Amino acid sequence: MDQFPCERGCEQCLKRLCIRCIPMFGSLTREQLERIGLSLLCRDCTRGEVLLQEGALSDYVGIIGRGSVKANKYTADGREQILYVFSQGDFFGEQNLLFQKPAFYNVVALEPVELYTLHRDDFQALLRQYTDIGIAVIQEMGWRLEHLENAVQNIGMRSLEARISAVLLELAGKYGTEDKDGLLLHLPLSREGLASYIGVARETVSRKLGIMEAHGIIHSINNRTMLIRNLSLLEAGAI
Amino acid sequence: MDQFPCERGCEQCLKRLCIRCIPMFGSLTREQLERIGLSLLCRDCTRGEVLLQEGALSDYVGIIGRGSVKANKYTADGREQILYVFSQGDFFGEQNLLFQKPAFYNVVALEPVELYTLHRDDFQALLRQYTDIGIAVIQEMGWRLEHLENAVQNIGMRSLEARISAVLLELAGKYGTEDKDGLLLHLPLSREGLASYIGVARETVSRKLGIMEAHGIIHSINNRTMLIRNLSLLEAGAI
DNA sequence: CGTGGATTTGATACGGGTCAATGAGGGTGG
DNA sequence: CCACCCTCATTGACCCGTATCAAATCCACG
Repeated sequence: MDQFPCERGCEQCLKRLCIRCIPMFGSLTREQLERIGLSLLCRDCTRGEVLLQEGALSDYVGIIGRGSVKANKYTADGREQILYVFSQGDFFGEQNLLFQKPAFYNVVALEPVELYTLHRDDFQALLRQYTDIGIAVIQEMGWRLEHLENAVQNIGMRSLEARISAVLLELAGKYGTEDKDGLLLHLPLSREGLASYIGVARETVSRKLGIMEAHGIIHSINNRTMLIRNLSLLEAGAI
Repeated sequence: MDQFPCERGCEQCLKRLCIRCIPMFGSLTREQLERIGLSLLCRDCTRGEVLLQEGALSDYVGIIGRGSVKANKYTADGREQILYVFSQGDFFGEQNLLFQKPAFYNVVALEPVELYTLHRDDFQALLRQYTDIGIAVIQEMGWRLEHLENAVQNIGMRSLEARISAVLLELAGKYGTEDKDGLLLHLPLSREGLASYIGVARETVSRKLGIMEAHGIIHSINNRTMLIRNLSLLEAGAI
């Protein structure tokens, strides 16, 4: 479920194997998957490419096959708030599709992305035909709600340190790999991105990460890579 | 859609008329509504009653027939964060029901509440039988996501004044009534509740509302009632 | 009219934002 | 292979806004 089984988005993979790895289609039969495969289009996107623009009416649901994207909004004074970081298997645009609403946020590729698109009519047909897809969509939206409910609680109440820890743990869950000294984490976001995700200033993120490093909780390898030395301390919200 | 047509939750109303007024069932036929009516139970709840406890596994979806409730969580140090204020037609508990997950937040009645409950098996059967219900659930969850996406952006980025204005406008939309001098708003929350919703200290809410009153934007009638004198100033985020 | 809880007001401290300067990488061209 | 530059990150100084603590006042209700 974590990894598409094949290396490249080959025709074969797209139509036969990988679709099952998309949580949204996880419960369908091979035959149903094959039908969906016919409707899915694959597109390669470059880093920084805007996949969906806030306010736009798109006519497809986007499903991330490979890579990661951010969903963000801008305030009137031009500051960015990152709402989600989506990666393999996540989808976006289901709302404006079902209900013809303009998109509520931008979606921007953080790295080269393989994007599968499912057009409106096909999506609606699937949704009506297979109730399991609807339930999977509800489940995914439930996760998203949970994520945001946490974010609201964290931003509103918890200390900055705890919020940074929470974001690191979230990213560690998605992008971390085991290492002999701890958990190696290749961040999809720069410091500025982290700051926009957490809702604080860049400088503050630097300061706090510095403190965490001084406490031996993390070790910064470079701007995009860190080693989480002491996961339990991070979870405990120490510092 | 805003108001149930009859005054009390009479048998007749419950089974025939009012169900259509619940957005979730808005698109169903009379016959389908009648079937749902058989599954719905009605319960009267008192102010302060806990309808759902964080961490609990409930076996029903709750739909608010009359009154309002808050959905909240508590931080480790005991401070409350209100995530939603639900009222007529809103529902809760669909997640833990579909996926057997423990509830993510508490739901507490803010006033006497008429609660309709729909038990697990019935809900699942409905969901599988009528795809429209699934779509309505997706739509409702979409609104909730939008609400939280806004909240995250507001809490993280916008000024305190703007956040207070946003909350007042939201509540005005739900609970406001036209009046000759402006919009009369009976708040479901105390100052403390507002503070927990916005994510700031009580005192700060008082101070800012005081400033708004000095600017003639609002007029406080008593702790739970205010008159919004100048809606456009509030929307503009003046002060 | 008194009592207790909620709200408002005031004084102070501190966290994090902002501005500015410095430092570290990574890519490019000589 | 090194020097340079440009971007990104870090560090420091200072200031503002909000939390916090404390006190006064208001309000609902008996």
